[in-house]
Amino acid sequence: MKLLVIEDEPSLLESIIQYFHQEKFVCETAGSLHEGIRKIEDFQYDCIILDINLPGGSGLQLLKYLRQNKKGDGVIIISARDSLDDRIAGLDLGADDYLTKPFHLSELNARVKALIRRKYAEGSSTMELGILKADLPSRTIKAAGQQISLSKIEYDLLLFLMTNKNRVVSRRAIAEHIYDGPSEQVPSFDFIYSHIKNLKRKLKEKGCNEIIQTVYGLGYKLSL
Amino acid sequence: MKLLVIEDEPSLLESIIQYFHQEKFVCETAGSLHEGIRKIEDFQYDCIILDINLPGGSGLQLLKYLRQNKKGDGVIIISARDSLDDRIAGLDLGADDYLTKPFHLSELNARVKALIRRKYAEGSSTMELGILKADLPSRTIKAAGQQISLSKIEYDLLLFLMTNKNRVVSRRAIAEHIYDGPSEQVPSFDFIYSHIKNLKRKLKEKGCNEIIQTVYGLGYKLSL
DNA sequence: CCTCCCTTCATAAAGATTAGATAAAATGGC
DNA sequence: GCCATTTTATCTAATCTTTATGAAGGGAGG
Repeated sequence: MKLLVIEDEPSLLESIIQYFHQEKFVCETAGSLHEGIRKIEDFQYDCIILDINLPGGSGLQLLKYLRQNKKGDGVIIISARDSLDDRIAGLDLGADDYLTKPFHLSELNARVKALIRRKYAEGSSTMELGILKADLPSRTIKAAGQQISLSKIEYDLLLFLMTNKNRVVSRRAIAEHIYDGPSEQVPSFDFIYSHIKNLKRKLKEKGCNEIIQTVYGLGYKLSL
Repeated sequence: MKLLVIEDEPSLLESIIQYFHQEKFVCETAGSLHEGIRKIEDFQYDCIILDINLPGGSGLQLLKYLRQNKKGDGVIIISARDSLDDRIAGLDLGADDYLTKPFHLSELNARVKALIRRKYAEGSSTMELGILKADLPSRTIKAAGQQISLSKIEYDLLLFLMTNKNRVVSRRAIAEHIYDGPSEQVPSFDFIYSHIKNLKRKLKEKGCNEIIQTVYGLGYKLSL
């Protein structure tokens, strides 16, 4: 089990780490917002313990980042302010639990364990859609149990279609999603053709024909 | 349980051996510093009973060797001098316990038992993953029973991949883990290429091909 | 001094992405 | 049904990015 603790107060950080080391967790730390974001870019943690007050910005921004990038890491917020506002903001942004300082480490431990139990009980770090099963942490997708070898764009594309199953998505929407922003940077949407083609081919190889359908004049639709 | 007794006084050596034989230990002996070092190069002992005054140099040198080579053998120092200086020097150099001559063998026995209990209570000191087996205390890894000769970084790298099996780890994550801190200190991530290459080669030599996979654009993954 | 290990660098190779040309398919009007 | 137009597919090759490789320099430790 892998933990990321984002906390700027060294003594608290140290005691948390020490405690969870004893609990056989692999622990990583971050002392600032940006360090935290760098780490979650690289890794999928089983649980993130996040302080709200951080040098460089609010921990809520990190939550926002996680949600925007559809990362499935579990998050427990710790904060000295136990105002209702923060709690609501945090939970709205997808935090899984909330703890106000000061707290006993055993209490934190119980929450982490509970979170991990929940997380893997319902398999929220994967996305299953009929015959397709995406594993977000490892950015892999299986079709009927078989691993599909996908490039970066192909993976993004397929996952985007999956999150929009049974809905038609335009090439522009696809391009903007893949490029993670408005369309200024995208010179032409034609390249989508190629990626769709390759994706269709790879799915066909695994016996998944016809699950990506072309809707003339509008875009593509993944239907199951 | 395997014991190494390093002591130059034959009568004391003999009685210690005899005692621990009765206690069902496997005992080896060394009468000098260099003999002792030769033996710990070849073996991992559960406990080393080390006299400080030795022909060929101080037992403290052996402790130094152990620590420099990250050997995990437990060490109990015995010495006629019970000066505070020696005790401190010994414990500073990583000895686990200290006993001044003369002592009762039952007392030594109790300390050895306690040390071994501590040592193995700390949790699994090995990590097994399919064909790979890492021994954390001695920082060695075997593939299919064959020892792989690894440099420090190679060991860290492989162990890191093992703790993240079936997950993709980025080069940045690897670098930060190896350097044990944020990336400021790491001049460039390129050196990972070299280490991955060497690691792959060494694994291949032992017949473990393809267990480290590169994931284009994301990093590396150890899969079993 | 020698050896081993780490790191960097330059260059090669592999892989992924995009542009462009052309073919095929769909649509709508006749 | 047939044609013109629009939209999508397919293919090739150019471009760009990422990774592999080998050689060389630097440093620590024996």
